[in-house]
Amino acid sequence: MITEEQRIRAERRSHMFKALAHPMRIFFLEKLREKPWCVCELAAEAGIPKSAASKHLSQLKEAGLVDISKTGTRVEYNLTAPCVLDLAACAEGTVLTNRRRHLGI
Amino acid sequence: MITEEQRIRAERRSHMFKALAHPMRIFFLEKLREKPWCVCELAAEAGIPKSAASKHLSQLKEAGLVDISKTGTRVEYNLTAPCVLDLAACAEGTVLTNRRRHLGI
DNA sequence: TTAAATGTTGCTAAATTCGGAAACAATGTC
DNA sequence: GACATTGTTTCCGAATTTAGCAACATTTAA
Repeated sequence: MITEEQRIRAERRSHMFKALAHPMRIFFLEKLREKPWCVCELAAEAGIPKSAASKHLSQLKEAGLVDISKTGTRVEYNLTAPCVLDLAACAEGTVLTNRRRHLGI
Repeated sequence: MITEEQRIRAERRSHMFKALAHPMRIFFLEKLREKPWCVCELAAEAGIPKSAASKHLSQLKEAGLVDISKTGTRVEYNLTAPCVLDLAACAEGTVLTNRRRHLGI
């Protein structure tokens, strides 16, 4: 049987992965690796309305992956957990290697 | 503007995170860290019908995170990318740290 | 052959997420 | 004050995901 602790733990971990489970949010995180960006800049870069960008960034913030600093009306988002992107790269590499192996080296 | 390469890359990565974005699938991966398990065992451990377990495991396999080996009617699932679980640990740590900081250190 | 055990797939309803437009709030500028 | 800029929130329809049950396929055992 699954214990309460295990349930909480899995819940907590999957929560962050939910935040990462969208191409646009991955794109934003990669941009934020370079430097901080504001909402309208990221929206322009991605070619989507700022409301959509704001919502995606809000999810990332809620998950603790990014942080903000306001100056005037401008809201700058910056990366707080670079390790996530590093490990994402590792995971992707493993998956790709595995897929190649599965197809016959 | 967003390049085609960036789009593909973000798509590929978010796909992997989608597979991780469910408590039950996280739970399964943690179990698979110990040893290989078959579908009905994991279903019993989690207290869900085997059809649901099969579908979750199928998603993990499709993402390249697990692998199978059949013997008779039994299908054993095993972990292919242990570093993914490190990613989960990092994610959890980030969430907790951020939450504490957000509440005022 | 019949039955049991194991997995997968189809189906439908419920829940969740997503996208875009508009309304709204807050700040800075003229 | 009037207006522009920047972000957030709300609303709603569309798309996706999920859960549970039944049906089905495959292999093993009696």
